[in-house]
Amino acid sequence: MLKRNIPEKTIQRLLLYYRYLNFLGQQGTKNISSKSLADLMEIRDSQVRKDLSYFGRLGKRGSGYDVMALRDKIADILGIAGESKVCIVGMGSLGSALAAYKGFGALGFKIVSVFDNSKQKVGRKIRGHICHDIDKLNKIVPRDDIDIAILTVPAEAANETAIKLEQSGIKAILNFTPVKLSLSKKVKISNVDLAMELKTLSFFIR
Amino acid sequence: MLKRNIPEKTIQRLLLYYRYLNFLGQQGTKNISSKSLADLMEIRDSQVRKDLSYFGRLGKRGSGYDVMALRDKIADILGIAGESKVCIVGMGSLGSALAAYKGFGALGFKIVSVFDNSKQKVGRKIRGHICHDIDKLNKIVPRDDIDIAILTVPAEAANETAIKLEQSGIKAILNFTPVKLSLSKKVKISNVDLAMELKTLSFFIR
DNA sequence: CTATGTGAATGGATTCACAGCC
DNA sequence: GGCTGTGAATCCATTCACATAG
Repeated sequence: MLKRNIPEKTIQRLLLYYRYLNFLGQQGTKNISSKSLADLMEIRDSQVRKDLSYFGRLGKRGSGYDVMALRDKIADILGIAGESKVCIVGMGSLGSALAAYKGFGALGFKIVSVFDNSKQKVGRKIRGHICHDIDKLNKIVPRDDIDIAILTVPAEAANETAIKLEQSGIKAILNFTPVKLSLSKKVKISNVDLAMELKTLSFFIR
Repeated sequence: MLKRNIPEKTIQRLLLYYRYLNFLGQQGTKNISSKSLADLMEIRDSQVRKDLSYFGRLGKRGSGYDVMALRDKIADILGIAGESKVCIVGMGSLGSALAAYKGFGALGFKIVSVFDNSKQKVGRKIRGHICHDIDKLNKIVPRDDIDIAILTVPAEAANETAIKLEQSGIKAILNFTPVKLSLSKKVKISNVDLAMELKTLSFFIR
């Protein structure tokens, strides 16, 4: 990691590079050029080289990049090795589905606890996790060393829950509610607004 | 709609404007300046004005924008009035959750059918929808006039299913699989990669 | 005097193009 | 010769700043 100010887009692509390299490595491919990798991903070769150049001189002129070495370097940059602990707050249908979703594990995320405020759910096991009361966030987030919360409560409860999350010491929130969370800059927020994604799509097909 | 080449980002913000205007209207606010609206959304006033200017002269100098009129204009631009029909392909935990998710209805989306290829699911009712075999896409998509598919099959099946979708005449796909779908440009694709969102977050909190 | 609408300036990311190394 | 690494050029989105309208 040589330089600062790495664009967020670059980080996102890095993860895609990782996936392709992993796949290529399993297939026995030893070397790959920026052109070949770019073609797989339908982007430009110069984009690949520029992205990688933020982190040093990772390739060999004339022959390209060593697949496994580059894969490991990216894993290192992204911290894929380390496991991050995640909780899910809001055990409606979406929250429950995400609690069962297997795609997270592969990238080193572990769902360590789930929360809701309904009396019916608190104390019961949902998708293999005991459901805790949202008012216990304060206690459990620090105790279990949880960094990231997935927020899937109803829109009306979004802001108050986000504030409880901030008070609990959470570092980041993946927000599935269609509400702009107003927290201090200390908490990194990323929004997944499903209805909005659909609407954007539907605009562009008319 | 006066000009072409409207940035995708603008369309996304337009939907946010719509939400805020709707809320303000319900509260009885009659007028709003670009500054006030921008402050609510934590963006710049010039951004609001630039976005709106793509679609004509929507405000009044000196007093700002008429909340309800602007809301309706945006609804018109985005086609919020019209209902779009959506299907969900892949009835695993995520697909089932989305089939039950209520957030879509508010923006004029209706889930009209769901698909899977497992013998256990086909023919049974899931979240109120009869589950069809994926091989019936060809028949049902045109029959029910479905524009958009939500793709929630396992990664291994993503590409073959996407091809079936394209053949069925679908116009857009909201892709939840971590796979780059390779279809012709005719099908508009938007990707929601949950593990990736989490990974990006986790990079920025270290 | 207030707040829009917009051309011009800025900022950020992508792409080009080529010098430099294998 | 082949391919990287990287400044320079380009493209696109955001922000500024001000003439203009109410």
